[in-house]
Amino acid sequence: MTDTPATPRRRGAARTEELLRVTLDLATEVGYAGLSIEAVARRAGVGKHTIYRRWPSIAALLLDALSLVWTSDLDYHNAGDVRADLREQFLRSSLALSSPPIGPVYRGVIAEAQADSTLRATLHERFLVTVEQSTLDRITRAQRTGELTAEANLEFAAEVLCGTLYYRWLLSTRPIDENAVDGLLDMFMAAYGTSTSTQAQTLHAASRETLQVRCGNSTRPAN
Amino acid sequence: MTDTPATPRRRGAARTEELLRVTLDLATEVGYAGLSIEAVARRAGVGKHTIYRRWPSIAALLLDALSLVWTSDLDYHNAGDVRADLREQFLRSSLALSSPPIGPVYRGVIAEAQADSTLRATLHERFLVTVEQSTLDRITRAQRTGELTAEANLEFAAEVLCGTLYYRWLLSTRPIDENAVDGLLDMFMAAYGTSTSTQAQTLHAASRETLQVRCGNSTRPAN
DNA sequence: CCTCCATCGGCACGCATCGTGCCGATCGAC
DNA sequence: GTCGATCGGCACGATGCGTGCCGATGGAGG
Repeated sequence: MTDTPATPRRRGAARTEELLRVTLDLATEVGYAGLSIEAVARRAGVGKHTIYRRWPSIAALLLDALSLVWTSDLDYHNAGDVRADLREQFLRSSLALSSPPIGPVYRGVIAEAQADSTLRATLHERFLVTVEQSTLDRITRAQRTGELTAEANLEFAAEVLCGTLYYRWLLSTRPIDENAVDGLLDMFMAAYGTSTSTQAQTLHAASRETLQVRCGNSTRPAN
Repeated sequence: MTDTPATPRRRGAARTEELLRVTLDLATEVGYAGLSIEAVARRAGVGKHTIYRRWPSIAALLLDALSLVWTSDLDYHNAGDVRADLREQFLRSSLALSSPPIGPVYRGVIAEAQADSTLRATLHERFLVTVEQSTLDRITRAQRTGELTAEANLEFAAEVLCGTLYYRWLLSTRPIDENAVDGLLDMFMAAYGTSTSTQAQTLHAASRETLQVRCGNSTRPAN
């Protein structure tokens, strides 16, 4: 504040990014309950107009703030078999969902969206479709390589896979842990896996406890 | 219930039920956005104390109001095979979720729960566990009759089935129509169905278009 | 270097809801 | 008929919303 004479008080577009950062910080510290336009303005030392000029509502602000930190944990690696890739991806997503700032901000948007179907459409289009699509891409590739049966309707499958995770995250107190992901993938592979991948499944079931140790900390390659 | 001729201004326990009714009426007319303790008090011609004496927050009120209309659409019929029973039940649930008063009240509770993990636990325990359990009961019975494979982990399956419906209802603009339910059940039966039930599945796939006409017509009621 | 004007921070307003406190009326049990 | 618990009504301070107005600021154009 006082130690930065370089802060030239106000700019045009840079203010926007700064406000998004403040929103994320606020979400990290006080959670969704503390997220209001007034709070963000206070925290940023900014007039409310400066925010309202950019976003029409707190939901729109949260939506953009979410975009700022969204992409990082989204991409599949395509390193192993389908099951392994899905598993890693789901566990990584679950970590993101249950940590700030993504967790509280995302929850906030979803809560707001329950009273506003337009916002719900935007939310779905901007985030959830993306999630489903990347999952769909991965399992479609697996279908081509013969890991999944040709008859499977993968669009519904992608929705089921993602939906189950979001359901647990939003409406349950259970964590999205390895057990949950494995149970989900068991059903998915039992439904659409071919003999090749079924082999991997039984192998997985045997070494589930072992894997649990491996993935608990950082298995993430740098990105 | 009682033979009270006119409204004698105030009673003890009867007021409680009346307030829940008013809450449901309000939800039906103005939706979740219009649900506040002040609004309920105004509508009921009641002091706010009369409400606060019974419920600590709007979320608690909505939770009880939901209980009042909850049970009706919950029970499985056990009339046909698993798939048919699940199908009918899911379609019936989806209708309840997307119609007032259940729709807006339920959405309201869920929105509030995103900022309050205690409420989320209560919500889960009081409603979602019930839903999952009744589904689990039905598919467990099917497992005993040989309609589902013995190896299936049905607890996860029940969560996947229910979770997918809730995901679509909460976070999507797509309706929970016959197409969606069929896609979900396709995956479920492909995973855990035995040859007996697979037979029913192919039969279903043939008549999917016919069924689609029957239910997809009327415009959805606003949530 | 200076002028100009969009943007800025700050303040205030009216409105709404929250949760609480107090009052006098009224119901219902005794 | 008495009396205590509950009731409706009103008011309060606090908070957030969305908007209006002000004077200051600073970057672009001259």
